Amino acid sequence: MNRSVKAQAGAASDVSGFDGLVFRPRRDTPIWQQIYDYILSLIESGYLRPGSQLPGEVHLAEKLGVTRITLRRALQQLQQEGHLTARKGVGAFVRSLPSALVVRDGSRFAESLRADGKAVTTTTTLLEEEFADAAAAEQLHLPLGAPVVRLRRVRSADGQPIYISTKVFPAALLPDFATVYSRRQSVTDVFIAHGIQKYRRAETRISGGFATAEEANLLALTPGTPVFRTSSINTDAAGNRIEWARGCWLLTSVDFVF
Amino acid sequence: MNRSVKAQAGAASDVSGFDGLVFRPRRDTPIWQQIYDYILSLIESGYLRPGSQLPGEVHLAEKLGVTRITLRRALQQLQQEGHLTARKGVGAFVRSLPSALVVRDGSRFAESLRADGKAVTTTTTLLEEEFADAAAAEQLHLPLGAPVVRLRRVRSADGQPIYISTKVFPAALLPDFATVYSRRQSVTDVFIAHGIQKYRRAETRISGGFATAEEANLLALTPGTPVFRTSSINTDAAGNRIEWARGCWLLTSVDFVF
DNA sequence: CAGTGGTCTAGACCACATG
DNA sequence: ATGTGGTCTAGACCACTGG
Repeated sequence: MNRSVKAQAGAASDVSGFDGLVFRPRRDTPIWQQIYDYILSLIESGYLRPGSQLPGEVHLAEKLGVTRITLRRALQQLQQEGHLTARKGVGAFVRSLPSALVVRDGSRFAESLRADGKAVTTTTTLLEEEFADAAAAEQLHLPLGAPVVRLRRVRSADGQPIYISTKVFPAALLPDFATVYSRRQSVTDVFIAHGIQKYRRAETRISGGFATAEEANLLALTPGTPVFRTSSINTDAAGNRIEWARGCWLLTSVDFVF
Repeated sequence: MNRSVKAQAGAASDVSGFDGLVFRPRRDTPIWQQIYDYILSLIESGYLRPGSQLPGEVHLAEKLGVTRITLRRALQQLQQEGHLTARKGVGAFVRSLPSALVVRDGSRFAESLRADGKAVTTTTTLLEEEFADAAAAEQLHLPLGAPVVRLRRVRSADGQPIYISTKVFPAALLPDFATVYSRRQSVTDVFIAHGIQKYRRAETRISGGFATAEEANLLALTPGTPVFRTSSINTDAAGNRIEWARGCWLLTSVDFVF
């Protein structure tokens, strides 16, 4: 059965959607695009809730009256835009996007989130003392091999991971980092404990890229999804560089305002 | 012939690449990813020059010893990252990426480009007088329907389109816009002609999205390619809003620094 | 007209996660 | 053992572009 015959058949008799909803293919646009629009509308209308699982590709393709490959073309687009996450051997899940989350400049990204009325949670995935590699040494104006503290966290809003941050600090200026941080879970408190009341953003850099396997895993995304990458430097009042922070954000869920 | 047999055959006898180069598929990674790496290496090594055309998909797939679909999976990834552009009925072409183009804050994006030693060219695609729609009125603090000037340009560096800008100006403050601009092709000169020597960036907003068909066409991209979107406001010394600029940038070719 | 990329079909095997 | 998503094959028709 070739394509035109198939399309005619689809137009003649309705094909049921997920739960009795109707998907009626037209001829003027690619079928995969119509499926994309269809599923997206189910997500945005709230019919498919965040976190809920989609039917298996085989079943879904059959219900929609298309090949699995055609369905996958649509699902792939939805994954790239962050609306869906798929895990091999498990299934595909709806991933809600915080619509137009606004992140204002300055040092405090997290405050911007809270201001939106989101429930912000923080998970610390790594806290270790190391020696500065070339990149860290350059960014923090330290000699190569100087002792540094490396901190990695995942920030979530309303249960959905929003961004990963990897921060590096000069251990010489913050000798009690691990102790204070493990008690308070707050970098600001660590600064205060070392007598740093105010700090200043020296530089912010925003670039684009594609999620690595590790980043995708932490952000509940598909590898290759486009992301923002941020890199910023904070200094104390005297101008000493006290923090180098890198971030990885879902492209479609953030607005940076300066 | 199933997949494992195919992979063994590939490992046993080399498959020639474009011009006698060798593509030797391994078993541990997906074939399409190996093809992706292979073509990318040909681009980055300069073997495939910017602007040059790739062999047809049918030929190329045959040379590489894979199906057209498998080859297309690799080409699709290269398109999404901006390394390739394809035009239906014409062919696929290499699109060089200006590596790590740095755009500094402030009002003047173009100066940042020139500082990199790029040959910057500007093409004006639209210059018209209109009445402010809701968005323009809000951004420029004008009443709905106030007269505005709309300007659309494409900036290219070394012959490759880098970004599109759409600017809106209050016509009341800049009555001779069209006259001066058509003579000088410079917005700064228009400001100076109206007595505005200095202007200031009031706000910059950076977000992410996916290229529309029109944007993709102007930037020599495939529709759906991820892009940066910028929106910024400039004011004169007195704080009057004199320019609302929106930009669309290739995600993988820009670094924004603030 | 011939050649291009875009779309689609109907199968199949695989690695992986879960019960 | 079963079901999931990820990969791959071997065909085909289409719309578009250019000579």
